[in-house]
Amino acid sequence: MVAKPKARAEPEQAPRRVGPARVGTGSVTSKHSRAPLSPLPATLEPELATLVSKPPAGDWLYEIKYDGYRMLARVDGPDVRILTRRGNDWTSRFPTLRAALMAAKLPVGWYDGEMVLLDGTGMPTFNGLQNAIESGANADIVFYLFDAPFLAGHDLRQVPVEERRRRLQEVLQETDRLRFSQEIEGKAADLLDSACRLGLEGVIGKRRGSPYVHRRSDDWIKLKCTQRQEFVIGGFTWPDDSRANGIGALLVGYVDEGRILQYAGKVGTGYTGKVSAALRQRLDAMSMPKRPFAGPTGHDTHATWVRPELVCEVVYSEWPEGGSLRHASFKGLREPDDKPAAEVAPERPAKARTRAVAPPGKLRITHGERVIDPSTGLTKLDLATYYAQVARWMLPYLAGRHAYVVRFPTGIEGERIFQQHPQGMAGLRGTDPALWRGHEPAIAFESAEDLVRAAQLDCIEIHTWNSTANAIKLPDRVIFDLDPGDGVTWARMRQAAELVRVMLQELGLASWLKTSGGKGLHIVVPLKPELEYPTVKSFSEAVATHLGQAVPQLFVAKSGGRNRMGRIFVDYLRNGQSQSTAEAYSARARPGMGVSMPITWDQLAEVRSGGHWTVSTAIAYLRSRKSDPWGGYWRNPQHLAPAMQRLRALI
DNA sequence: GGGAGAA
DNA sequence: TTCTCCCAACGCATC
DNA sequence: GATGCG
Ligand SMILES: [Mn+2]
Ligand SMILES: [Mn+2]
Repeated sequence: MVAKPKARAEPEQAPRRVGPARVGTGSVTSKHSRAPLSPLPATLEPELATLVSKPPAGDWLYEIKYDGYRMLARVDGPDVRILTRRGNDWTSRFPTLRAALMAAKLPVGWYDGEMVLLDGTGMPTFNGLQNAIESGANADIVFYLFDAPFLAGHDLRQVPVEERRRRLQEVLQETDRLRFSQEIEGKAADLLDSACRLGLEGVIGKRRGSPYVHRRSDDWIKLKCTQRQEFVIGGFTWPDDSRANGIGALLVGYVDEGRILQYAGKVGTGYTGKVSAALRQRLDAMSMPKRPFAGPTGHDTHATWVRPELVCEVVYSEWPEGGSLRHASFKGLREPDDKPAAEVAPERPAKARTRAVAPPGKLRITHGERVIDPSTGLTKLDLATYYAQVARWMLPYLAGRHAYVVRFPTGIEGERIFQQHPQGMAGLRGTDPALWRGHEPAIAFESAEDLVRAAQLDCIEIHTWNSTANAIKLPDRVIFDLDPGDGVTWARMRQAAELVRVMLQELGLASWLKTSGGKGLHIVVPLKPELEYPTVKSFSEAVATHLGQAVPQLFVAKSGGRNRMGRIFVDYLRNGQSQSTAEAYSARARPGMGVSMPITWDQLAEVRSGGHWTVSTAIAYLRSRKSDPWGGYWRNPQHLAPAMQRLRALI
């Protein structure tokens, strides 16, 4: 035990929260309250605190909010490991701390705490810790322990937090490097006040009686003194004077709900010459030509852009809605492997957000964290999750249909592989080889799993034929792919789509509309599979040609050339044998990752581009819809022959 | 990224 | 089980 | 033959 006999009024009388199945035991919870024996898990996700703006009611215990890195120590006899909150092993970075943990002879367990660097005044500093980690000189690092979800062979996760802390304090021999994060007593409001006056970052509150859970929980809260948050660095400006090295200001942002990098403001102070130079060196190596932020920063002309991978900590006085950060000051870098840039979302005092990201089944996605669209930070896992979730809408359009996939093994900026056959790739389902002898099996999608497996193979786009396996030579649809040439406004695209619709109506054909996910629109006419490809294609060519002749200022029927400048190519070539078009709900490999979204004709007025919906936004939109935008599509396969008659008459 | 083949 | 090596992934229209 | 496009 520590020398001081702390007069810690144990909260024995604290009202326990009523647990569902704990009613009938009758016995007073003793020191050795029920805690199952348990082997020590290999990994542990820490409980995270929710940011709140004022102390809530209820029975809380408060601790100082230390300004450092959340760390976990896994102690299993001589096997001592130090892990970040994401489970990265940082043991080798903290040899002195490892030694301290070894020397402490702690029981087998998982220990949860915050690692900080104390400056001369005993105040923890984040910048200092950053420097210490990078230089390996971490003599002054202190590990404040505050919890022990596993201890001495027991699983304490269901044990109330105050009891876990009591047991932790019991086994912990405090040293200079290893300390117990004391409870601070007093009224919450006063505690926060005095913490702020002392220059601390804030206080942490924990609800008495609460268990240890592996997620952000509202049983743990943080109250902050200053506005302080992590941002992604997306660029920087040069210093005013002629200092060759260093940084004028950092341009920082955050990832919004749509996973788009939004600009937040510039950070002009807080780094000294040395830090600034080192930062500059690091950023230079990450430079890229394109602005990573979705919108303009106001400093675009003097900015050097960088890949949005570095995360920094910033304090600021104010962040007005729709405006940029005021008095922003740099506090240090976050290590990128500890918190990927894609996860840096604005954290505002609020109720804990519910994380409802359905993982794509139990199929394995390797390198799920890999960014496939640098403009948004969208990852491979995002893509796989998108396809897992969109499957219920997409699969009907894929059923029985030959598909092509477009793969991007290194993301949308890298090599593009247009793949027409499974070619022995186990992740791609092939059509029955017996079905069509002499032909290589085609790619088919029959389930959500097929879609997710394809995503694992970096298949971003899924294109399909106009016919299905049961009548592979007879198209069951005809498509008019409207491709805007350079300089075509969206208003003219709308106009063009309406004109095509009207022309088809005059031919007696009902049509359905979708965004392409890229720049254009797709107009689809479902057909009875009764005519062969060349017939259907020549019909579509005649329609395109007619449009080009009737409204030459808007339409062209020939691809290529610069005759497309300012006009819309009516791409009828999609209607040939073995040709393909991006299928409904397919993602597209373009910056922003649009998806091809079926819409009603009425919606056309509201849609702003072919990429109006994206991998990030489509699922929420689809869930919010009550009716199928393509209601009636499957119930209206149409005869083409009468339309061909009418078209001949028209010409 | 993953198959085949080797260790 | 884990490692290394090696290797594939279109057809059509247009210029 | 190269290039652009799904
Ligand atoms: Mn198109
Ligand atoms: Mn096209």
